[in-house]
Amino acid sequence: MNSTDALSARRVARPAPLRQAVHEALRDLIVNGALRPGQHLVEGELAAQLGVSRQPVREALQRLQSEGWVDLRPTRGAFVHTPSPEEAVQLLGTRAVLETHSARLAAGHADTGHVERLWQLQQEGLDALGAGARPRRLVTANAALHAFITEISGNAVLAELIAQVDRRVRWYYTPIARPRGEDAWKEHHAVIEAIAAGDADRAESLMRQHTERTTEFYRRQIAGAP
Amino acid sequence: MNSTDALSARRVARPAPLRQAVHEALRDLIVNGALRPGQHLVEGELAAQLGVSRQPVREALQRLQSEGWVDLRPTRGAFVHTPSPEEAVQLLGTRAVLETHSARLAAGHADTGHVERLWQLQQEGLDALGAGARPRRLVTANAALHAFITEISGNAVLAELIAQVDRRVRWYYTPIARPRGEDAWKEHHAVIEAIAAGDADRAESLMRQHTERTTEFYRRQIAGAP
DNA sequence: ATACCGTATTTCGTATGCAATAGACCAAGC
DNA sequence: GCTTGGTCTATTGCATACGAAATACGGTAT
Repeated sequence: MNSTDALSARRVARPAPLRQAVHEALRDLIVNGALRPGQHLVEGELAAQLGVSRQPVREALQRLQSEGWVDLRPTRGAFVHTPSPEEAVQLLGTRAVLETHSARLAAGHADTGHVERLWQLQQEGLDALGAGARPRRLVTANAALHAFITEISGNAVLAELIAQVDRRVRWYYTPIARPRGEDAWKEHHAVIEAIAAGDADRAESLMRQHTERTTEFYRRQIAGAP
Repeated sequence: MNSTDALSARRVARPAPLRQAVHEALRDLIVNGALRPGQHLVEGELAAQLGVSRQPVREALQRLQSEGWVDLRPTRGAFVHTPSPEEAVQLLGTRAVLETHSARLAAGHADTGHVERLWQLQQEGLDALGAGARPRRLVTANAALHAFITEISGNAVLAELIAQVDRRVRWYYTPIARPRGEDAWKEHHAVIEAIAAGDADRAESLMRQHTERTTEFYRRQIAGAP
């Protein structure tokens, strides 16, 4: 994929719309906590701080709303969304269902290249785990593995939905939660084996167990932390 | 272009959020087929025909993109999304999974008022069926029942996701498909009973059967008619 | 305190201008 | 024929400026 990647990357080097840059910038600011939940986002200020005009800011806010990052109150403006524990639990449950389904599909579509990459991601997770837990990194490795399973499933609709839900839920629990650690990666191992074997039923069932444990884990963190 | 008439007919006078009115107007025009898949939506034309300026149109298009109605190509503009049969199948499958989950949750939350309303919706569907109904009406009744089950589930995240997926999938298959008829309503009956009894496992299982049959039904229609 | 009133702030929509670019059209060259 | 190259046009993307309407704020009178 090397040379091809570089080439296609260059060919696809379209002028990235400014509104998209603004969208990502604002999303990152929200995720990082620079913009706090409930905070009023004033178009003019954001525009000035980002060095752009108000128009791309407004379009970015529009998109941020449909992704659940901000609430747009008519005639009042944009406010950083304040996630409730309830909502977090709902997001977790929904994501679990979607990922369970993606595991089933993945088992039906995985080729040897996919499986190889899966083991590689699994190994990276274990390495991160071994190298003295940095929570952030583990969460990232976990997300990468799950995202790849979803990609294998070959269902773009499902992938997009999971991505949406995942962005939001991750934002919620990163500040309060620690990753589950070794148990989670053992469960991954089993899921990957099932996918590699093309055993859809088993892959689904194992993924269900895994995601339900994860959900339960974070549900407790949420109940104990806010 | 004869779409001028249809568009100007949608002119909206409400002072509240104009961009939202535009968003809904455009979405309806896409659903109704006045704006056809692949068609290039020129901001200036839309603005003129709706009697608004370009800005609310742009914001509406932004949102329509994130809902999958249009594709926004940088520096090229908006094009009505062309759904592939593949995508329709993916939407169907995803919706099935989400609704199966919502049935389980509904069984855990339903009170007597909910159940009463469920039977009422069921009856309306049967009436529509008996009255030599128009397919359209059956599809609507069906959608109403499913939406209410989702509402009972008490999971706003799930509800929003299902609504998103449902709008898109319904748009795709309405032109080609006929509703399933009596069988489907018998299956509804069973699901409602399980929800009324608070039997989550049974409700989930029955809903899974139901949605999988529906998915399979439409999958065949799509395979035979695209 | 409470009700009322005026002002400041901000959104929302309008109008306009302009640079950049993708695509269409057309012409010449292999 | 079919590529290649150049010009033209339509459209987007962004900036800027402006006005109207809604809301919040703060002060004053009751």
